[in-house]
Amino acid sequence: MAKAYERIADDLRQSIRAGELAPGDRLPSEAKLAERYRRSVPTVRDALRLLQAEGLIDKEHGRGNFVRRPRTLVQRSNLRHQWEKDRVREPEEKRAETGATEHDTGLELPDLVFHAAYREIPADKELAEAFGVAEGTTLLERTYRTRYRAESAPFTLVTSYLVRDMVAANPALLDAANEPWPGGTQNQLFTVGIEFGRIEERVTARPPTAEEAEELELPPGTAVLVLRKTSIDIDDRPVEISDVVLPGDRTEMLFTTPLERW
Amino acid sequence: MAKAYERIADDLRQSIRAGELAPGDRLPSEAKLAERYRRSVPTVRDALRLLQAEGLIDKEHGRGNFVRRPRTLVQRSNLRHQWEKDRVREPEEKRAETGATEHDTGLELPDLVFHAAYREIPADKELAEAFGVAEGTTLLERTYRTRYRAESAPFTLVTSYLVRDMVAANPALLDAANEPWPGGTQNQLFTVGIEFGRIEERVTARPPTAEEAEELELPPGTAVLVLRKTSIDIDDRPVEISDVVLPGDRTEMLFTTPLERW
DNA sequence: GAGGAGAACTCCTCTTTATGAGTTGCGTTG
DNA sequence: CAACGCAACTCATAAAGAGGAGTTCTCCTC
Repeated sequence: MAKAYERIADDLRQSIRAGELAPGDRLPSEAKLAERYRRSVPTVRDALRLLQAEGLIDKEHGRGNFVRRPRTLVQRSNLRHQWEKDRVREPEEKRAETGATEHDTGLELPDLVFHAAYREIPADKELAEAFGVAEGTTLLERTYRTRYRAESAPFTLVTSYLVRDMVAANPALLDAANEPWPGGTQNQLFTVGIEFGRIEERVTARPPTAEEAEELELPPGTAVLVLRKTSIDIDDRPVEISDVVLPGDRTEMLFTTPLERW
Repeated sequence: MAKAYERIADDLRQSIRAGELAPGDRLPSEAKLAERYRRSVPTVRDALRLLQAEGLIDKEHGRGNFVRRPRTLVQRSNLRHQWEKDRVREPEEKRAETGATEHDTGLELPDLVFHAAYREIPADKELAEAFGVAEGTTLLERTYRTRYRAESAPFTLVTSYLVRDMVAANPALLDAANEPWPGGTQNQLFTVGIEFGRIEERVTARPPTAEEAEELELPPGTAVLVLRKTSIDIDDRPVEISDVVLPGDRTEMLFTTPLERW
């Protein structure tokens, strides 16, 4: 005795997977579906809500329900960490030439940064532990959104943390007006004598919060990738921690792990 | 003029985030909430469904609605690729000694494998491209689920592909009865002279399909991490492709990228 | 004291009905 | 022929209510 709305959902899902309903197609109206399955309209709506939560359909008020088209992926590769490190020591003119978007490497980098905010905060327990400092140590917190030139919607939400005392040697970094940092964070940390040794990235996934869904303009039925990136210098000290939220339906993260030869 | 069910959801969400409702707490019954907010029960249910989709609450039939407790994460690290490669050439007794779970490295590996299936299939366009072979080339497809000893629910769904002709030199690998492969895939490929050169992992996130939700015993309001792992040998040939589905609320993937010293 | 019946409480599915609001297209009007 | 306006279609929100089913607790019986 499967539930009515589940049976309807199953049936429609199968039609979509089998390609009878192609991406972009409009489904029959809710009233028509109710008639076809001999159920009430609210029951049909329950089924459609299920499909929406799975990311299979888009509901458009006044127009209909449509099979969702897959969105194109933007790739984010860990090879770029090395590329960014190499770039730090290139002459400034050359950096300006390649700009924030690099073509040679095939790596796309975000080229628009919005709404940078800048604060000093005391480290909470979790961040203190991650940095290996005492709770309450003053941190710099920067938050911003990035967007790709070709994209209409924002692409990442970033919150970045630094230990204030570690960067204080370069007063420009304490100036909120200096956002975003020219040449990138790694470049600016280089000015205070910090060389990056490795990057650790921790990835999980979950449904977006209501705020994230709004800021990233996520349709219902999408997930977010949550990335905590810890940059560690050659003395094994964590120097920057970034929490990044990425739209799961538009992001592909590529991690390449080289293995030692025998 | 915010909608009624959204206002109710916002209010409850805030109570949860502020800690007035702690993880594990039971929310007031739907009837009570309806009374408190002066709305009908179905409207309250709409609000609760929203919170459930965000993963904030669990609905338990006959018992009530509860603030969800965060689940503990299992870490999956790319350091393990190197460790597995090193292990390939260790004497067999030593491998058996450490078993599938490794303690020294701090890396947890799944130690129970369920329901392995084994097929030969022709490569579709996408897989042919990924392997760099002609469409229709015969592939070996293996699918299985893994589970951790301490965990009640399955932990991964894996589909793994190999080009048949590349492994045919070891007839044991063509035998479906030989599942799972002793010592792991990398170990078995070593027997046909394949040495891994690097691992590429592509990660995206999305809501689970209905089947995945069931197989992984995922509560509503969770996402899955989708991982495509491509193992490439020292001659730059892709030798194994694995599609892995992981529960987003229980998985943390750790990728460490070492940077070259100056 | 143990066991079982049942009440009381919970959420679940489905129906019917009403009103609202966004979109599209057509037909009238100027 | 263009522009406007309205009708018809779409989905959205909300209500009230009936019947169902899972859980818990109490109280009665033995």
